[in-house]
Amino acid sequence: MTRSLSGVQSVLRAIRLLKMFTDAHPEWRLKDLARAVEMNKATTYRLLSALEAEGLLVRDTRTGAYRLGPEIIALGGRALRSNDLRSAGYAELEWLASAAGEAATLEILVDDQVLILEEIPASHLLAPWQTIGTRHPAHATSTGKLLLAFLPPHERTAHLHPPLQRLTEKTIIDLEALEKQMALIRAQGYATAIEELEDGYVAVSAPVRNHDGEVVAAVSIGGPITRLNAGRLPECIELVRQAGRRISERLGFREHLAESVEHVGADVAKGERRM
Amino acid sequence: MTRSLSGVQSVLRAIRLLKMFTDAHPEWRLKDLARAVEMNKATTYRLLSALEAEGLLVRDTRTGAYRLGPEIIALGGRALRSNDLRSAGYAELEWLASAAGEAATLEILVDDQVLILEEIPASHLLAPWQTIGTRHPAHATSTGKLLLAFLPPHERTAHLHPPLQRLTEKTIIDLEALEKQMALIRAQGYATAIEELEDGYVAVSAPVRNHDGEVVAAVSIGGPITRLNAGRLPECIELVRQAGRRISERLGFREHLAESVEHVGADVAKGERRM
DNA sequence: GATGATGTTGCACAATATGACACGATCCCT
DNA sequence: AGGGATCGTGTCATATTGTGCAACATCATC
Repeated sequence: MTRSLSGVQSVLRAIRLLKMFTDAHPEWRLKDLARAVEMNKATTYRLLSALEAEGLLVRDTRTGAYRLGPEIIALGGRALRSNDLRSAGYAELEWLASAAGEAATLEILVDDQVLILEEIPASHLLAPWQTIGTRHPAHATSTGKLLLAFLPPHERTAHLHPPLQRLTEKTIIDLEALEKQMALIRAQGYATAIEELEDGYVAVSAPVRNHDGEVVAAVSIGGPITRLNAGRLPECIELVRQAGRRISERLGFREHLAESVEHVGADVAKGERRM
Repeated sequence: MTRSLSGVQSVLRAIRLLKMFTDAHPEWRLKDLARAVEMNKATTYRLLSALEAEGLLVRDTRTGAYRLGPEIIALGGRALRSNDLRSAGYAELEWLASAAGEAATLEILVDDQVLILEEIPASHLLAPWQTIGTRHPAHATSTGKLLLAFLPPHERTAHLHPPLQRLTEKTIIDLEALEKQMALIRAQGYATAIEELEDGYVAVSAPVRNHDGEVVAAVSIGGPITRLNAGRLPECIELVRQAGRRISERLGFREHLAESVEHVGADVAKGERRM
C-alpha cells in the first residue's frame, strides 16, 4: 500500500496525524494521538507543534486538545473553488434538484469512498457545506458503484478493500455480485442504490465525463424510499442522466464521440499508471 | 520568522508548498513552484509526490500540473464541522475583554433577536456565563443591527416583526431610520448602540465572517456609558474590529479574498449573498 | 528525428528528525 | 489542601532521513 517513497517520512507522518481528525474523533490529545498512530510522544509533539504553528491545527485554549485549524478550512475552500468540476456542475445540479424535487449531489471517487463535492439540498433549507466533504463507502452508494464500474478493471481492485462493510441488509458485499452489478451499470449508463447505504434511502446516479470521455464524477439524486418509489424511478433516472450529460458537455465532452472514447479512455488510463 | 521549531523542516516545507496553491494561482508546475519557494527541484518533487500520494494534491492528467486534491476538501469539511464558532471565538473574546477592560460577547441572529453564544465578563465584574443563552431584540442592539445589516435585503424583513419595541428613548423603531443606520453600518464595518437597549448601556460590535466571507456572527463589547464614552469609543471600535477579524481568520476567512469572494459568491450561492 | 525543457531517479553526505530521558505543569483523588 | 499520577514540554546524542547534485528519462516542439 505505502509506496517506496523515500525521504519524506516526517511529511507522511504529519499527514497521517492530520487524517486522524475525523468526524467521529475531531479532537485529540497528544498522548492518545501518539498512541493511536504508534509514534513516539516527542515526535508526535513536534509534528503537531509544526502543524499548529502553520495554522493547520489549533489547540483548545482550555483543554489543550488539538483540532483542525483555520488554515485547513481556507485550503479546503480553495480546493473547492479551484475544482472546475464543481463550478461546471453547480448550475445543472440546481436544475436537477428542483426538477426532481430531491437532494442532488456531485461526487468523485477517492480510494474506496465517494466524496461529496457539491450538494443542493432538497428543501429550501440552505445548509451549504453540511455534507460537502463527507464520504461514504463506494460499494454501498449508487455513485460509488457507478464510478467503480467505469474504472479500468485492473484499477478497480485498488479501490475495493474486502471485506466490504455491510451497512444494511441490501448492501452488496460479495465481489462477484458487485462485478455483475457494475456490468449492468455500464450497459445501462446509470446506477441505483435502493436501501444499500441506509434503510429507507434511495439514490440514482449517472456519469459525468470530461473532454476525453473519461468518467470523472457522478451526479445523483437521493431521497426517502417513500418518495423515490418504483413509480417515480424511471423519471428520476432520466433527469439524472440528462444532468450528467449536460455537466459533461460543460467539461468539453461531445456526445458523438462516445463510442470511440470507451477504448481510448481505457488505454490512456492504463498507460499512464505506474510501472 | 521561523521560530525555534526544530526537527520539522520537511514538514514546514511541505506546508509551505501547500499554501502556494491560492485562488490567484491554483495550479503549479514543478519547476515554477520549486523556483517560487526557492527549493531544490528534487526536494520539491519528493515533497509534492508525498502530498500527491496522500491525496492532498492531484495532478492534471495531461499537463502534469499540481492542484489541491480531494483529501484537502475532505479535511476542510471536517475542520469546518468541528470548528464551531464558540471555540473559535473563545480565545479572541478573552483577549478582547482584557484589552478593552469591558465585557465581550459573541452573538448570532435568531429570528428577530440576538443570542449570546459566549461571554467574557469585564475584568472587575464577577458572574461568569450569566448571560450566555440570553437574547435581546435585534433592532435595539449593536450586534443585532450589524447582523441584520449584512443580511440579504429580502431576508431582512423575515427577521423584523414591526412594530418594533421601544426599549429606551433612543431605540430605533422606525424601519426607514433603521435601514439608513444599516447602510451606515455596512459602509463602516462596525456598529454601535448607545443607550438603545438600556439607559446608560453602550455597545460596539464588528462582524465575524466564515470561510465564504459570509457574516455569521458578531463580536461586541459593552459597558456603562460612564466608561464607554465618546473619548474611548474609537479605541474600542478598533479593538472589536480586530477581534472580529481574528475570529474570522480562525473560521477560514482570508482577508485578501474579501473582494473576489463577493462575486464568486454571486455565481455560486445565489441566495445567501447580499447585493 | 534532433533539440531543448521539464520531470524523475540514484547516490553520498551531513543535516535533520528521532527516541530516551528528565523536568515541569496540571489535574485528580483522597 | 496536599500529594500523587498523568500529561505536556525541553534537552541531547545518535544514525536515520532528507537533501542537493548530477545523471537519466520523458515529453513537447520544431
